[in-house]
Amino acid sequence: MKETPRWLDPEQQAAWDGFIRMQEKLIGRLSRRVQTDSKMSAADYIVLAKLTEAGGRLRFLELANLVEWEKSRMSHQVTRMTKRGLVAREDCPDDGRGAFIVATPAGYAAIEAAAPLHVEHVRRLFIDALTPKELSTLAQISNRVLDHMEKQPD
Amino acid sequence: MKETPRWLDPEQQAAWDGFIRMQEKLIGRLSRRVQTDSKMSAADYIVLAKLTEAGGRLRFLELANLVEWEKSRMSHQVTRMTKRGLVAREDCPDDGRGAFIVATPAGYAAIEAAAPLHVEHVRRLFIDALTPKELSTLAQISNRVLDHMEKQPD
DNA sequence: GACGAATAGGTGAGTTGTCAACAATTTCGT
DNA sequence: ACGAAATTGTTGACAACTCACCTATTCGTC
Repeated sequence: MKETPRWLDPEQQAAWDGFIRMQEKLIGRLSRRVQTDSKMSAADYIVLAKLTEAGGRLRFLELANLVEWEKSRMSHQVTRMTKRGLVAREDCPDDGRGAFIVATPAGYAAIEAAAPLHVEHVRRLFIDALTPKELSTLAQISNRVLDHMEKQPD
Repeated sequence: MKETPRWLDPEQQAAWDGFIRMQEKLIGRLSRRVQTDSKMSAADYIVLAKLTEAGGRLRFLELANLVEWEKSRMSHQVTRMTKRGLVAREDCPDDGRGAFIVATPAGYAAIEAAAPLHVEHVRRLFIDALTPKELSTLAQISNRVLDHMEKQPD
């Protein structure tokens, strides 16, 4: 015999639906902007951003973790970016299985060129819509959800 | 001569990074769950959910708007879902260009089967991490950002 | 009522993402 | 020190998404 499902109450439903819509629209618009004004994909952008923020050199899985991607996605992405000359793979002396991903000079040049405009769009579409208080609440919410998920099974 | 870019301040940066990470991780996990426990894709799920919530019959672009997708994405999606027997296209008597998308009985059966488990995961991974107050703030934030984006150019 | 612009939607080619299986280490228990 | 299990990363086949362009209709206006 089946349980009757515990649906979300109206406030929960509204929060969830709103979040999903907002996220879909915002990410979609920003991705298209990055693509059209920098000629690189949003994926290229975030990978390069995290990589260069971290000093231009990271272990493969550390990089994957920073952007919350699965390793297979990252592996394909790195392959593509390597072909485009944005990053390179190097192998890790300490661990024979490991790999470092390093940003090439062209990679640095590419985010440095793309970043100002991208930040402008983030500000225009997102930051400007919110008060500082709302922003800090959102930061808190995000971290809570992230922490919570780490403790949960898949 | 170029402006020096207006970077985000540390709080804005933290809010933005946190949001992106949270969203990536949460959506990723939920998508995989839907896929593995219902044998349909997350895209199938949300399209069917919105469509059946709306009475099982919507104009093509209305549906696309509800989920904040571009028409091309939705068109391909509908084609795939049609092949899977989840929805059907019907043409619109009032407007010769138009199309209605309707959920088939198999479509209804599919979300009805998938929904309880999905809701459980949404609750477990997301809702449970937050207080009611945080949830309502998030709803407010999402709507603010959505409204704000409507007024902005691409 | 005809003609240009806007709207609704579809399509194909190329890019990106997913899943499952795999190889090559490294780690750990005994 | 030896084998089992875990970790690190890759690959191939396939599914989904994007971009640019295309068709058919409707709308507006003269």
